[in-house]
Amino acid sequence: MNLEALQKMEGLSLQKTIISKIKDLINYKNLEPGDKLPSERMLSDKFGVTRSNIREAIQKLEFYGILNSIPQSGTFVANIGVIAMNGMIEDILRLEDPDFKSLVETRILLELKTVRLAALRRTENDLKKMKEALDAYIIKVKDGQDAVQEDLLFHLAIAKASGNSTMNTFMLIITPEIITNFEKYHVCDKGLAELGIAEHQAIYDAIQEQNPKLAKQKMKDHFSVLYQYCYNI
Amino acid sequence: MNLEALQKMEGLSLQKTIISKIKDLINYKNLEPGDKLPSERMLSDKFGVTRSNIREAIQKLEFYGILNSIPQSGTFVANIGVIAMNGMIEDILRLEDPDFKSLVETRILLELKTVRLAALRRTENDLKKMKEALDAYIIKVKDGQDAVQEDLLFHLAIAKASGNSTMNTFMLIITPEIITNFEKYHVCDKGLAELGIAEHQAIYDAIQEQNPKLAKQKMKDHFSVLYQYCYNI
DNA sequence: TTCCAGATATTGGTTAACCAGATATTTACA
DNA sequence: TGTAAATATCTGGTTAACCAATATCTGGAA
Repeated sequence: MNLEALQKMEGLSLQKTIISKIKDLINYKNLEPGDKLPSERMLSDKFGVTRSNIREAIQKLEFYGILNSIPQSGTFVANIGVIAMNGMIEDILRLEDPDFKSLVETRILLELKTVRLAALRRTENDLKKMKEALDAYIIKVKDGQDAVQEDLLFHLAIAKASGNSTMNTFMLIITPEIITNFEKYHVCDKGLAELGIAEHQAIYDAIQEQNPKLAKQKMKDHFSVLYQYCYNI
Repeated sequence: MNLEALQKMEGLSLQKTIISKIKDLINYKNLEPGDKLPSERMLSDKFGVTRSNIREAIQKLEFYGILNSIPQSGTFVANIGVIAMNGMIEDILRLEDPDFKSLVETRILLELKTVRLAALRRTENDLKKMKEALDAYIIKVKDGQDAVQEDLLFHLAIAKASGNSTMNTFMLIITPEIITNFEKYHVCDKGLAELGIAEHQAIYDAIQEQNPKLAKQKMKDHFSVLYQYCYNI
């Protein structure tokens, strides 16, 4: 049976098949952290796929910190151990595409934390940036225009002010999907937008006052109105 | 002045320079969501870089949901609007590499949530998987061996049981960095490992009993010991 | 003028040859 | 025999030519 047929049978993409084979190879050869993988050419030959395919699979595993490539030298098993590697690859292979509910759930979690951290850590410059984003939002809403983008940019400014680059990155990753879904179902109406101004202002004020507890509460109120009213989440 | 010199002066990588130029181009040409970008060949020509460079920059912007490429057709501005796009690209360009503190902070946030969700949503299969991970951890510890990897795999099993694919992905992203740092500073000693068994067991039990509040508390205890004792975070 | 088939040009994706640097091997000399 | 220099090989990365699908143009028929 050829590779293509095998993929179709198991419902796996080519990349996932290759990742799985790389995992098996590492186990079969008992490769330890720091050991070198066979060269890309050898792998592409062995698996009967193109070198590009191999490179893409390796790049994905690099993204998750499982391998790392060094130019003109080779690709190496990262310093995380075989057991963790096996478990993580299993997880990566089975990872589903995120649904909107999981995105919103994660967004709320992150925002309740970043707003608190922002209240604690915001610099004067952060404050200025947030104010700019807030003003842009207010102008758009008062003009009766859609302001989903300005809305999200205000929230991203908060994430940045949190001083936590990991959370900032994660917020950036989920934001476009949130925007797309918002615009797809064109969430809520103008009346709510007016309310949004007050809520955003309250969040901003709490951050300015460096009151983390109040900031978190105001953010909670904001989401409570937004999502429970619009979606019943 | 050539491009290379400009980069060195501003301390930007080639990719960031290209991303910035793409942003400027979209603004200059007033491209709206759904509009087509100039072809890769044209861009590489215009910017004086190779097509590969352009492709990598586009792929990064695709990852963040700002562009999307369609084979044999073109690369298009995603449906998120110009304002959001500009703000997001600014953020992406200024994004710093995550420090360990921000990783730990994010990890704790995610784990306190996933453990709660896992207690609410875990299936029998999830439970089985968590038990396996827990047993593997216990065996390693009782044998006096280092068990960082098994530790993290137990936590990843919880993340999976949470039923939230976004949080699951995020946990996978930060895990290797956590492991590496743990092993680098070889966190804590055997005495703590014995305690770890009891803590993990308590977390597992709470999830099995479907008691979200208790599960969260036990996870909090776990981190309290782990990080406050070892790092003073 | 409108419409549609066919030809042409353009697109992102793929491939194979090429590159510079790292590594392994051989050679030459002490 | 040991060591260092020279050479050959192998590495991931880069590049330019190629591919098939798509979009656009052209010209003639209705």
